[in-house]
Amino acid sequence: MTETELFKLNHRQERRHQNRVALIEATLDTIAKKGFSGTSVSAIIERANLSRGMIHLHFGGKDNLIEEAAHHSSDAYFTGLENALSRSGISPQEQIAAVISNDLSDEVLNERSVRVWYAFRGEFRNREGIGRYSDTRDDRLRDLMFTAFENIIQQMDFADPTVVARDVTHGTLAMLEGMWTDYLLHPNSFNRESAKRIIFRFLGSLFPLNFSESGPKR
Amino acid sequence: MTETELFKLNHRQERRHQNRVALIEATLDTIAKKGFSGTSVSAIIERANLSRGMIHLHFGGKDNLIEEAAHHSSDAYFTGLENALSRSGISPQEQIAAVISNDLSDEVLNERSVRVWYAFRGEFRNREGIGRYSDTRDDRLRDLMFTAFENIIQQMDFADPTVVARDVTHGTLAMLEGMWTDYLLHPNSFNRESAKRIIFRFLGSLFPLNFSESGPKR
DNA sequence: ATTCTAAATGGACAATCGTCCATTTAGAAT
DNA sequence: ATTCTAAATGGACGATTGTCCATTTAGAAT
Repeated sequence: MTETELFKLNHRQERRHQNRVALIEATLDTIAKKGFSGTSVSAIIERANLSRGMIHLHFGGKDNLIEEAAHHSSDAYFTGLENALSRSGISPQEQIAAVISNDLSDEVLNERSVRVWYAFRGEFRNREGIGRYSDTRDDRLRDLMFTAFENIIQQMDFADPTVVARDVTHGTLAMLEGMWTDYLLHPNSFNRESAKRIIFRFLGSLFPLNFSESGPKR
Repeated sequence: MTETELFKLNHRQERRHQNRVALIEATLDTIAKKGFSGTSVSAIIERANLSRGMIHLHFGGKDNLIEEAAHHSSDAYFTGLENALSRSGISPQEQIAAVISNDLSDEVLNERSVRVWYAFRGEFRNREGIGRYSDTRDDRLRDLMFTAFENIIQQMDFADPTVVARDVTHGTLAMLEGMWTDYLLHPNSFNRESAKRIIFRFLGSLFPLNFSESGPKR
């Protein structure tokens, strides 16, 4: 077996991998459509158009499949976020704006993903495997935002810049979370532009040199 | 039958009512402890120490019981909120502060209620009965807050006071929502005082005459 | 004391759950 | 062409689900 052949999948391996992915996607579709309690093995394999035994064969059981699906969702979010950040400018306010725009983009914020996300959160305590992946606001994102706000605050004269940076990071992420909830509960009346304007209005009030209600400055 | 007897329950009716309430409480306990998918009829009646047939007898089925439990949860929230508002001062900033404090109080924000709330939200699309009760931020609350912010804003010179009032209402409620999510995901590291300070910091920046980072003024 | 009946019980029931494996299928290796 | 075998199939399995009702229980009415 040559070195290139190591990485080239034959027909069998290719289809195997496709089926694996199809099961994960079917699981997420089913969770979005029927909720966690409606996501049975039968419902998943029917949607994937595969046979009953596949779940046990590929994942060893339904619980593991669901954990993989949660992992998949989480990965998709962070991959998208990293792309958005790499496409954004490098000023702190541009980085922060990139996170906000990404979280409110229709790639991240759509009916399927929001329902899936909330379904996982409603169950994460009881399925150990889900917990690890149910928090978008993890340390990577927090640190990035904290550093950006710290840079902005250093140019100003706050009594306790570290506390302010921490508070504003926390508050901004909380607001984004709340916008997701709003979208979940009222997907039809929700307005992305309005949500963005609201967040920037708050930030513009705190940091008038860096943000206005229409976005980051400079 | 005299008029007073109409309202006095005899032993049988009293116990019947107690059992009804016990089933609702047991349902909420089970949802908080085991999640929606773990909330079976068997789990509920075991926790309530009642017999299997009770659910069908009192509610006509499991789905109706869960709907009643959602209703019960929602009612408890709004009753608490009305009490908090009646105990608060009458200035707009005090009313707003009362909503914030209530939402972050340990009566409203505790592990049981937050888990129950998120479990309902994760399923509300698929169980028609739940939808009606899964939104704390309903019109009553929105209107109250909007009016309070409108009063505050009238004293200042904003270009478009109505839009600002709507935005700030939306943003403040979103932030509260986000704080709930934060509590759900990190109940141990969550700090109520810090959460309150963060929200007041944002409001103080927008309305320095009415709020400071430590709360409402006047 | 006896009768009446609303309330509660707990098991029977079919349906569905998730797991597992004997069998079939079809691409890879010879 | 034939053999080999990894992958996929789909039904069997016991466990558990929610519903329902014949029976029992115990307070109310007489």
